[in-house]
Amino acid sequence: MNFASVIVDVPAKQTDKPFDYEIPAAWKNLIKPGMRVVVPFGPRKVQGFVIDIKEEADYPKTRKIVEVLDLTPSLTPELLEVGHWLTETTLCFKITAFGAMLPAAMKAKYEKEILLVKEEFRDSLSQDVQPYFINSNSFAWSEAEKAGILPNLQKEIEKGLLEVYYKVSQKGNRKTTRYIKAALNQKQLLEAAEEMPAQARKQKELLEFFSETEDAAFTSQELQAAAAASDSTIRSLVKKGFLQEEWVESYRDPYADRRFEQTEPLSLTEEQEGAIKPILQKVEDGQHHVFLMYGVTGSGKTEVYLQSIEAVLQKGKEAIVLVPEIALTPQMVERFKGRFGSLVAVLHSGLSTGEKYDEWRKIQRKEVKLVVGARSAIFAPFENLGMIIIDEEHETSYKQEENPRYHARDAAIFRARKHNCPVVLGSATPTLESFARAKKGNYELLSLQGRVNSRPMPEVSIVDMREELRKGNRTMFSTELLEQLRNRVEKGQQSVLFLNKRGYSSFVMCRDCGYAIQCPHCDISLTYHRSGQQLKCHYCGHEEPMPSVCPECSSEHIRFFGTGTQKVEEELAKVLPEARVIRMDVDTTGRKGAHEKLLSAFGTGEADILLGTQMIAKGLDFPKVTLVGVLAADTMLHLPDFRASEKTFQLLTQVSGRAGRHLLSGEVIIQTYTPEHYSIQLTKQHNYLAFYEQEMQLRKQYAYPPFYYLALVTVSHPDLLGAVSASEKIVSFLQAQLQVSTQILGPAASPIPRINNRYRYQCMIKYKRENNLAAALKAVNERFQQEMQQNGLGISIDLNPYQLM
DNA sequence: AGCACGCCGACT
DNA sequence: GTCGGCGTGCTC
Repeated sequence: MNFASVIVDVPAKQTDKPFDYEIPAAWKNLIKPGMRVVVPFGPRKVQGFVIDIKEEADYPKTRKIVEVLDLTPSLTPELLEVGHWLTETTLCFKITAFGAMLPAAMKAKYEKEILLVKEEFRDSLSQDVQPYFINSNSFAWSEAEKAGILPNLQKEIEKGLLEVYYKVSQKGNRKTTRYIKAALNQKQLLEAAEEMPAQARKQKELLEFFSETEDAAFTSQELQAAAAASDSTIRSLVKKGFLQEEWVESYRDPYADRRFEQTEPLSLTEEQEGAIKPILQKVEDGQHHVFLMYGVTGSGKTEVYLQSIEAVLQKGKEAIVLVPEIALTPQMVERFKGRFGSLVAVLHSGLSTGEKYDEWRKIQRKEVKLVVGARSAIFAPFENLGMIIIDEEHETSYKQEENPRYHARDAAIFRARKHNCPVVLGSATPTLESFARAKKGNYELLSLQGRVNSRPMPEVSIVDMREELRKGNRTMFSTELLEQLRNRVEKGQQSVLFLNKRGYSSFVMCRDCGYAIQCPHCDISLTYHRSGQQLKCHYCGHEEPMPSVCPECSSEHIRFFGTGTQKVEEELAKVLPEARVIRMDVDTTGRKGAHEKLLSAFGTGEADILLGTQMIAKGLDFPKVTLVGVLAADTMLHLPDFRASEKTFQLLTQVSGRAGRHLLSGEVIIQTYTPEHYSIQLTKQHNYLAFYEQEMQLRKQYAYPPFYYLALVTVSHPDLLGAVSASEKIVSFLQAQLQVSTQILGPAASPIPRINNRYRYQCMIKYKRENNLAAALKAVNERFQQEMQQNGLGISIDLNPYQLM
């Protein structure tokens, strides 16, 4: 086993293959697949992943591995497999897939340095560069560039006095703590203490201290406190060999200063029992299976998760729980930490790079048994997985919108298959894809339709904003909402106001009849383009002029839509000056911890109204909230996205669930210009099943998922013409490669037609069964390879896209 | 991605 | 004659 196949950290088509390296004799039995190494690559050094160890190299002129970065492989054999699967299913580079499975801190940082070849060359350096090497024998390339002395250095390099060195370092550092312990036994220590010269009073005392303790290790701070020992005393005793130092890895614990109240398993309702039984059975049997737990808000899904995990841990196995952007729900972390204490690692975007790395290390070192985290936590390096849970399965944040464009649900199922363990998908509003699979029997449906505390679902009323306008109310608050808000303030109860900011973009709607202009071929809203006063469809490229009157009712009040939280806050202050308002949006939650602060302020009753966007829709649970208002339910409904109705229904249901979760019953007011729309009407009725049926019909009619699969090819180019012609060529190429039954739409301008001065066109592929697809798309990449290198053509491929932009 | 090699125009 | 433009191709 003399050679290693390495995937190098150079994300490019030409380097997306293993390179063989010789393993230096000293590391022969040390290097294993999954380890990160540093290898020479051309003139520089790069990081790479060992994917294979072999007796012979496939290449005659191998070079040697220069550094080993891991003692234990950072990618387990199974995760290496997951990596290969990722490249195949998302068409990304191998290195991109591997990189995505590790915390950012482990990504290499590359630095160029200029090194003095030999100490004695220092005096031979020319006058202009010598000053830079007076105190050191290296000098950062970037500094040299700034100082403008590169040409001078070049000359010295040619003379052989200096050399260019490529340094590979890590972003995050392991945090270690120094512990001091005795190097001898207690008797020997006592003897040593007696032989200490009289002037070494402190050393003598410290030795005596150690001779009285058994086999304990202390940090220097502890010694300072316990024995008044200074660091210099410790050091000289270490030097004399009486004491020894020990470096132990320590963790930055983001939750160190927080106490989690220990909780006990609650007794389950009959429904919960019914749901947990089949899960426990699969855990017991060690069998792969996918469950879809469809449970209304407040039905106690989390308790089912907790008790299932309990069973997994009892079998000595590990579990992964995915939650959407967990930073937003400290309440969720609390529930897991409360039940499983220090067995839990938490991975989410609110942690620093170092903190994330530490949590990851805890998993790798098997110090935790459970990880709760956002999307990428699906790659937690557990080796004995017993269950994977995906909470709020419908959340779109489970799909990564950059390479590798994977969906955590797919990765979960792939891993669970390998580990023979169950996957539990939970949601009050499952995606149509998952629910359809459950109906077909691919997944097992578990249903929780009652709320744990038997509270009725909140009363939802829909306010027709067209009516308000007719009555002369031009503010963004309907009479009813305003009245109810005032009522809550008076009663000392709290309200949540939800503004859907997404879709601020520009769909066009009639303020009188609520008619939104749609594409005749795609059943999605057209987008308004100021340039040329045109309406465009981003799917098929259809175009039409912006009408001056509503095509439906001939009203002149037709215009495009959008508003922001700040404006709402101002208006609220005008109409309801007595209310104390907390506003939560990107502006007010920018700083780390600001989020939690605002939420806890609201929780302790420092405000009457919580006003916010998306981020307040999830997982909040405040007993005193009895009113939820949705200011404009339509904004999302008319996004150019075939999932718009689904997302609207999910969001409205989600938001409604924030009201009346405890003793006080709740009420929801939804303001809309399209009250008759089924996704709004069915929210009022709390009827997911009806929504599912209706939406499925439309999906079938327009050939969208789950009836068809989608693939999105986005072409970008510095010139408009280049983008157009390349995308046209791609479309015709694909038409030749793929089956007749596969639909290829476009090319059409991307919803964001120009980013960074690059024009973007896209085409969408709809297919049912297409074995050729991956091969055809790979072929596209290959065929346009030269153009991609030469004229700055870019091709991005998203299989099963979520965001169609 | 970097970087070197290599082949054509404007300069000491 | 050379410096330097960036097209081309390679990196185990």
